[in-house]
Amino acid sequence: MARKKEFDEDELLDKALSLFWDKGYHATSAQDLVDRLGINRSSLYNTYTDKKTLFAKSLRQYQSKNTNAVLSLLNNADNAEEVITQILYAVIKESEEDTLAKGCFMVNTAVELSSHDKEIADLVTENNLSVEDALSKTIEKGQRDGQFKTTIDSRALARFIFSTISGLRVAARAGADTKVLEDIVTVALSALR
Amino acid sequence: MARKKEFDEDELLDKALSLFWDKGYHATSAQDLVDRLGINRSSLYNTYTDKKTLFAKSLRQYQSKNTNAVLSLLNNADNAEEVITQILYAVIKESEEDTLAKGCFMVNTAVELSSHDKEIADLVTENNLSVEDALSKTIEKGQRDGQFKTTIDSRALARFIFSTISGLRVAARAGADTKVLEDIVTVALSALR
DNA sequence: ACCGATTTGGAACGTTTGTTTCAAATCGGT
DNA sequence: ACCGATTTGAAACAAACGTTCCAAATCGGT
Repeated sequence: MARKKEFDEDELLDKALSLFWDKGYHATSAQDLVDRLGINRSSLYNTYTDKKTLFAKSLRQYQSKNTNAVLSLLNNADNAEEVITQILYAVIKESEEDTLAKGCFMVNTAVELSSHDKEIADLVTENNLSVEDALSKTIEKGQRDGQFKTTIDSRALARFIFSTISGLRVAARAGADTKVLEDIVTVALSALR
Repeated sequence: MARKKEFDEDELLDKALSLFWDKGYHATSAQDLVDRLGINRSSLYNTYTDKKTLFAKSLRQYQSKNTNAVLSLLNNADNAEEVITQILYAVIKESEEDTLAKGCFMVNTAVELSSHDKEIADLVTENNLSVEDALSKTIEKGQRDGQFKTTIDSRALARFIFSTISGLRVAARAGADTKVLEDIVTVALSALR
């Protein structure tokens, strides 16, 4: 019926994501995308409609990969305390290995666009709530198992942990040392017990 | 000797700050600045050199007003626990009153520019360290007064509180409800005791 | 081998970007 | 009242922006 696409749409979406993640929406130009994806302008617009749509798709790609990985960790956890500890230290490890200091794409996007773009803000909110819910359930389990304090309800603790992750990600993006991130995690974990 | 300026440089710097704070660096155009400040293009460039310089000046303005207010609160505190509680709740109150959801200019800037602009990154780092130092001293006092736990050193607790503020600011920028912010503060404060 | 559909490459679109230019206007000092 | 210095206004700049257009190339189905 028609000519075949010469590239893998999903693979290129990963490249777009990594560029937006690093530079943000406004600082990434159409030319940057053409250069990085290695395809022609018209192929780019033909496939992804426009810059804004491509950004939204990148955000969904991030959610379906990075966020969902965290959710599945939380939902399949035997040991609540262990998995939450593991997730916080994973943030540190990620930022150690990340020479570009990309932080968290959701956090970066929330800060850059949430207050001026409703569609993006809704995507961010949906993402945040799904993580908050999963954290809350895991923490509830930890409370039942006697690992976490019960003087504060699980929802509040979940929001706190989520906020801690945001704080870590901002610090990482700002170039904080590993020791700083470790201090934050140590205190945050102590708040759960 | 010369013609007098028809505007107050410092007053207009506040207007520029408020615009950059709301929209960020890249999303704010020279035209936006001309419109908001109400002066001519050439006056703008003649007074503030260029967009990047104006942004850096706005960042210093923010530091010398907002950050220094926090520092002086911390440095003149009789009651460590009270002042830290007060600062955290002030963040909540600010974001309630802030219909634009501007968050914290330093956090926004760290996320948008720190990883790609060394000069800006250095300003952010200097700002962060000054707050961290002041927090650390106040917390040390709180430890001496028996208000805060001594099982974790004051520097780590200070980094944690700073990170909590960042997390709050990101949540506020993303449009979180007051209840969410209050939960975060409640747990964070419990971590100090 | 040809048709219909789709992708590709490259040039071009009109706007907007940040910045500069320059003559006219306005001030303080003498 | 004039001079020298500075600010102002408006126009203009080249470059970059996101996006569109179209002919040429390439595919699958018959």
